[in-house]
Amino acid sequence: MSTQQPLDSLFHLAHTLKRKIHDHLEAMDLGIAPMHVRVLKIINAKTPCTAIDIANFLDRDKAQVTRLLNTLIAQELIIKQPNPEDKRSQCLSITDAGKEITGQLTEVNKRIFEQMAAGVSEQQLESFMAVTDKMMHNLAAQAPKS
Amino acid sequence: MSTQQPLDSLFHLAHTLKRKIHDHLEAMDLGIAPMHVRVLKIINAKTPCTAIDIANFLDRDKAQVTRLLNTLIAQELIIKQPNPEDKRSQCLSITDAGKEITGQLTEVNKRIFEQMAAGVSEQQLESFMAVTDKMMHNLAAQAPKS
DNA sequence: CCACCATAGTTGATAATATCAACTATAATT
DNA sequence: AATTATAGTTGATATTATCAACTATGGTGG
Repeated sequence: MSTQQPLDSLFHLAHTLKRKIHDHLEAMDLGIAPMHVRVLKIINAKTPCTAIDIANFLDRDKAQVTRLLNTLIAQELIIKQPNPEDKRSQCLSITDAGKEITGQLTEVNKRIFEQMAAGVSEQQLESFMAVTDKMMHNLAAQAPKS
Repeated sequence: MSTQQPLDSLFHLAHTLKRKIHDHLEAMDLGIAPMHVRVLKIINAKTPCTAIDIANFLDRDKAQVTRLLNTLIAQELIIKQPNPEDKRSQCLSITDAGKEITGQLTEVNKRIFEQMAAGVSEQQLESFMAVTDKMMHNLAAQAPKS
């Protein structure tokens, strides 16, 4: 049982990371979960930003995005404004409180990453991230269109 | 938005993998989900195996394990027998049907892995897996005990 | 033996993540 | 104008996950 299947190792790592982030969020007593953090960071980085942008970026159903956004709006971390160029669409932007929180959370992520990457050489780390991205690309490539 | 945060890349990859496995399971019309596959593979590999073994191995709450096992038992992919050495405990073993399915699923995982790893050199892959394991170890290390 | 604590597993409640189908409203195309 | 596509919402539901409380059994110290 020492060396697992490679897929299992990835799942295990992702699960541990998610739980770690979740624990930090609990401790910070924000009313949000790990996925909200990812959404916040996207909105913080991209202007303008719509719900569809987030759904595409995260590769999630837009129904889930709607609900994640609702929580963030309720917490007043983001605001939703009509898009003047398209009445179907809503522009998302981050509030000052949201910026503050996002800054803290970016720090948290950074610390977790540093703990995770301790003792991994710069070169190994670069290779690791390049391989991760290549794998994503490989899996996305062959996705059926229908 | 081209280069994401490293944590995000990992989450993205794990999510895509999980969905891919889920789609295969749907197509095979088994009544099980990705986590059931992981449990099946553990039981298939380890004898004897108890619920606690699985909970420890997957680092999951034992309540979740109980429910995953219930599904697998209902599908007759595994059986649960009293442990003669400990009346609290139950020994899990895989049925012939379970072995058959597990074989197929191992093949599926292998194909997904091959697609994912296409064009990644042997050396890069080895480094990737070593780094994944090291990261897991790093994160596990500092877990608070209380 | 008995009181005490630990362990294996179950159950209920609930949170977090995720998707699908159906729907409204608006935009774009033919 | 009719059709089709897109943005977003809502309801239903599956999956993954955890916590607390519980039963039953096992081990340990007095």
